[in-house]
Amino acid sequence: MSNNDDFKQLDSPESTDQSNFEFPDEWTFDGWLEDFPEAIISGPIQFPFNDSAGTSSLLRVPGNEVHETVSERKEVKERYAFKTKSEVEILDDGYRWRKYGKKMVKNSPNPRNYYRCSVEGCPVKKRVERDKDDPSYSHLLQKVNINLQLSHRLHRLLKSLRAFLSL
DNA sequence: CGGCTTTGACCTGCGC
DNA sequence: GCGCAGGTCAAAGCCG
Repeated sequence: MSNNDDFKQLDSPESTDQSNFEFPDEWTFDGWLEDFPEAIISGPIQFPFNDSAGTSSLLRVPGNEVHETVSERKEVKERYAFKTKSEVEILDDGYRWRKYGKKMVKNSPNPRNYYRCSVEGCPVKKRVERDKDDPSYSHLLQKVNINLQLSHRLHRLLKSLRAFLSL
C-alpha cells in the first residue's frame, strides 16, 4: 500500500468558512505515544512532518481490513488520533461538540469523555482522555467518514502532509 | 426555553 | 453462558 496514494483519496470538501481556519497558539502537537493500544492493534502508519506549530505527527489509523477499491474504502469509518497539549478540554476546531458520555477506563485514573458533533446530519465523534502521566496532554481519537467533511484541523494536517510527501 | 452536561442504566463485543 | 470493559442512551437538572 502506498501511503501517498492512500491519502490522495481523502478529498474533503472545503467550504469558504473552513478555508480561513487557523490553529490557535495553544495547540501544540507532539510525537505519537507508543502506548496507545488501539492504534497499535490497528497497525499504525506514522507520517512525521512539520507545520506552523512545529514538529508534528499525524497518525492515521486504518481499519483492520484492507479495502482495495475506493467504493469499499468509503464504507470504512476512518479514525484519526492525536495527542494535544492543552489545559482546555474542547478546543475550537470548528465543530460544535455535544458530550454524550463519560466513562472511567481501565488502567487510567482519568475518565474518558465521548463527544459527538451536534450539527444535524454530522456523523463525527471523538473521544478525549487525559494522559495518565502528564494531565496537560490529551489523547484525542476522532472518527469520521472519509466521504464526508473532515474537521478543519484534519484538513489542514492533511494538506501539510500532502505538501511534505510531494517534496 | 433551548441547548448543554451529568450520570446511571443499558447494549454489545470479546475472552475465557 | 458468564463476566468484564467499552460505548451509547436518555432522563434529569443546570445555565445563559
